[in-house]
Amino acid sequence: MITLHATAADLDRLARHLKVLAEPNRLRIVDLLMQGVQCNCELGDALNMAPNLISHHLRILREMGLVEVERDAVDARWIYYSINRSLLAQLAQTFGAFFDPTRIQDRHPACGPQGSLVYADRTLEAVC
Amino acid sequence: MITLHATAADLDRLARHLKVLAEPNRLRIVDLLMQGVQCNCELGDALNMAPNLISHHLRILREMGLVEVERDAVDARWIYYSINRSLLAQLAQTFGAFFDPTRIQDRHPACGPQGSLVYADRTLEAVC
DNA sequence: GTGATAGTTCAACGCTCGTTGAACTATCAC
DNA sequence: GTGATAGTTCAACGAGCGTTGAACTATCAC
Repeated sequence: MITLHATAADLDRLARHLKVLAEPNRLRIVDLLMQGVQCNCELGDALNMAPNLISHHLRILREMGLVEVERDAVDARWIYYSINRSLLAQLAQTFGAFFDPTRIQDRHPACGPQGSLVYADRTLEAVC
Repeated sequence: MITLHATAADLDRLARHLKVLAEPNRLRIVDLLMQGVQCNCELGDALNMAPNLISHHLRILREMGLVEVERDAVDARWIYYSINRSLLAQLAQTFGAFFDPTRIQDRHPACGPQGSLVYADRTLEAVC
């Protein structure tokens, strides 16, 4: 997953996942599903949102892989949604690794007077 | 911070932070700052972005509290940016707690045939 | 087959926000 | 004071996307 030096593809993937989760109503849906499996109408009632809007958001979460679907065995009209535990764990790990404070390096600026002082042997390399 | 049952204010705060970080160029800026203190032009060169756009994104990161500013002691035109380590740690903890897989509960749906079966004593409570 | 129910899809609107270009501010060297 | 430099702010444009309302699909009971 994310190493000390994240690749561009890793960053883009993380940004895409963060964007999905950054929408307040989707985050609320995820929070509710963390509390247990629920159907569209239950989510809608809890969040005061219309069924089609719930469907819309759930679709985005499903496309991301974070939410899974199961139809009722007795009556297929009922659809239950749940969190994909393994992807959630992966996401938590990715985020934790990327935003790990111990990853902050001591490197000083290569530009400006302070930059020139600290990296005297890199002055020629400093473009700005 | 985030407890097992996140409050609405907690969710909104988390969503706001996620939204800041979800923008790909801002995430790239954060990644670069994780590798060490840098100035506007260094970030701009690395990401092929104009100074004003870098300023714009840095402002948003500063307003969130994640990025800190220091002017060069010799020449105040030079401004160095760095990551606020304590806020980063807080963010990582918040995210990790919210998206902790062990937080997923076993609750079954209160709606539909499966819901009625599992929670026979809650049937009257099921609205949908 | 008809009507009800649970949920999905479609399309349009309006809001948000990233980007671009211009202008501005502060600092420095001469 | 002038010109250069590092960075910031402002305003406008257009892309993206959440929401709304309507229509649709699938399933069920009778």
